[in-house]
Amino acid sequence: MNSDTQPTRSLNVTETLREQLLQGEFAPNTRLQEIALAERMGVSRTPIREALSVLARDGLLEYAPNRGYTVREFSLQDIVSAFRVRAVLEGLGCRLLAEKGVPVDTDTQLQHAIAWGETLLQSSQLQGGDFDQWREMNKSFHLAILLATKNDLLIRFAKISRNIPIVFNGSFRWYSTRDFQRSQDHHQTIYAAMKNGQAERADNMMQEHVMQAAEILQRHYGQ
Amino acid sequence: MNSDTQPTRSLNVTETLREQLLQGEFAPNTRLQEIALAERMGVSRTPIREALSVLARDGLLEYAPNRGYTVREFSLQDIVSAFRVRAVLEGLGCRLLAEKGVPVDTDTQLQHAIAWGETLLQSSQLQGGDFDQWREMNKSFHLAILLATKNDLLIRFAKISRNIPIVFNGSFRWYSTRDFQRSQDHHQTIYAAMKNGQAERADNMMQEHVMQAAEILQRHYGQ
DNA sequence: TGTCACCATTTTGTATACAATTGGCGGCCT
DNA sequence: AGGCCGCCAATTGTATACAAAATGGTGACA
Repeated sequence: MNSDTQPTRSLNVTETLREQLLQGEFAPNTRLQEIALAERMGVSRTPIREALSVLARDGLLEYAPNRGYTVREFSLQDIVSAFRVRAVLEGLGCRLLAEKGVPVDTDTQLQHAIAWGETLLQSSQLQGGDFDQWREMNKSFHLAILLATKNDLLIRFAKISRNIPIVFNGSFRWYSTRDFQRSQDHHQTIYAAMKNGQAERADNMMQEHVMQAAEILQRHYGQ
Repeated sequence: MNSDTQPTRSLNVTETLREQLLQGEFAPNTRLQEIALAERMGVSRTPIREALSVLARDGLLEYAPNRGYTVREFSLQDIVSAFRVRAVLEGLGCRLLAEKGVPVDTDTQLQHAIAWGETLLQSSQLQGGDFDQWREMNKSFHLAILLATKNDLLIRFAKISRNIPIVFNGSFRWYSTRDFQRSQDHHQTIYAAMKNGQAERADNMMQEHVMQAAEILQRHYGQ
């Protein structure tokens, strides 16, 4: 697996475990016991404990003193709630950028993401069920906006609010061609609004954009 | 001090340290070394490490692998940014409550907080420089709203966004009588808007309320 | 049959020993 | 003098031993 991309074992274990949790490799409410994990990952309990502590603070695990950690269960309600929070956070990001102006390097990144999206819509990849590029394009668009705000707390919270199992990979599985097109339109509108200093519009559009993703997920959740 | 209110040493150390950081007892950029802290608090390095890890994830410390933790420095910009995030989060809380209706027990708590605020405005405590009760009243008002949303992520983020040194105690020190009155008015307006299902109004008002606190702090920041 | 107390086992919490990394000092070479 | 290198002390990272708490099961007793 992706061993040793981080300087310490604690950090490596944390990222590996996070990845596995986000991919849904542990059933909800499963107890994660330190010794079992330690053996499984070939390290001692110490880095495992640190990882569990971090992941609990990120909301992926639940912790009870003296009783250990369990995999948190996310109800549909939980997921929609998280989207709502993410919507206002990313909306704020757009508002801030519209107010203070879009830095040039951010501008470049956003234009690039938009052009990329356009290309993907034209290609047959999305029909073929290959969403990796779209996912990456989407991530770079949203992240570029957040990072440009220079608002630490905002960046931190927005990242955490994305790290939810099921949701994590984007629910692009469920997207119709129409949905992809609308999403691309949103990106363009948001970009234009920010460039024109239309803070309110950029904010609202981003919120709408995020909540539409939530709706698609909600529609298809029960299979 | 407040020893042993928590079931484990790790948790106790975390809360004690957090308290000290929020009270500004450590100068920004100070290195927090594990051994020194361990001796100071009469425990081993293990619980200290866990506490440091948690506090870093809460944004109070900075961490560099193999180099340890330092006290994070908050610029005025950082603080105002945090207020802005908190504003949209608590605004969202009000919106959600206005949409779904205020539960009865929350209603009671809010009414109580408002009545309490009224009493405090009448009393001479605030003139006397005793802000403890006001602080408590204010906290119970804001927390009641958040908890009633049942939105985990929202609650978590809102709490973290409050935990910033200097800001933490509320900057009531700087408040004039007029400021307290305005704050109380805001609470009443927000409450009324939520009760009437005026989501937009409740949201806006709460955002205004939070940002006015930010402005007062900003005015008095450089002493 | 159900309840409770007790003990053994398992699991988490804490201390500590050992390993790895960092940063600084001093000597050495150019 | 300046810069490079290697050693040493200090500090963090990791493993492990030990302590304390929770869990589960057994049997006495009502």
